[in-house]
Amino acid sequence: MQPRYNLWIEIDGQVGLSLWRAELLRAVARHGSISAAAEQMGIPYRTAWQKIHEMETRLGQKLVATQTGGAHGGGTRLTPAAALYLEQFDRFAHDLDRFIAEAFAANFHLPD
Amino acid sequence: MQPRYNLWIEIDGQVGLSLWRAELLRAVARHGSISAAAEQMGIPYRTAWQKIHEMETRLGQKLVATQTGGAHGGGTRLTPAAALYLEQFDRFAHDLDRFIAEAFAANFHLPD
DNA sequence: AGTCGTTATGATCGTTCATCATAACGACAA
DNA sequence: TTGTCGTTATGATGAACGATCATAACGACT
Repeated sequence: MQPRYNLWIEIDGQVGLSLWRAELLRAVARHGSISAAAEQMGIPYRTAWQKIHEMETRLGQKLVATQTGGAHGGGTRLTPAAALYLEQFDRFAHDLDRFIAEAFAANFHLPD
Repeated sequence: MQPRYNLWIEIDGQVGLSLWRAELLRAVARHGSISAAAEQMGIPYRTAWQKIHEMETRLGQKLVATQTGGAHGGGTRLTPAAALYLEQFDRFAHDLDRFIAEAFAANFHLPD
């Protein structure tokens, strides 16, 4: 029995960024590739790529810079815009997480 | 472009109460019937009944007192436990809503 | 007895999300 | 120059879940 929540940014009724998607972007930044990030997130590459592509079109801004082929097959880095975007969202999410725990303890008691 | 969120109570990994479900319960209390509540929520009766039934089994507590047949076909009222439960959740949700608006304005600015 | 609006539940259908499969790319090594 | 390898990119398919349709049971009131 615990409080859970999700937080996302909506653009024209569509998800532009969410807690899960933020974690996906962090994984891409950490590993330098979408495929490695997908593996860590426990999802197929296809799904990861699709989510990122969705976000780009909805935000109207490039979030990743990709390179196909090459020595190690290529790779993917976050754009500066994406990094900034992500940093702000993370700070927001962190503040929210603390608030949720406090507010739940303060005024929620099970009748039973 | 706006922040959105959902809030729910989880029990063994399953949803026991959420913003949407809370609104459903309020509609039941207001109209005195599940069918009327379902219509207001824009969903089939079947769905409303199922969600309520789910919550009851997951919480291990009766949330509604129903009566079938009779003058106007019957009806459904909330149990005192459900009313208390709902009241607390609503207060929680209200506090959260205010916080979200503040925190978003405070530390989220679009790069662009 | 018959009607009516409700609760209760079985059965089916559609849509979306996850997964499988294939093509293109390019640095490096042989 | 040709082959290999791991990556990006995208088409095609499958499966799970939620929404919807359809039917039965109930009981006060006329």
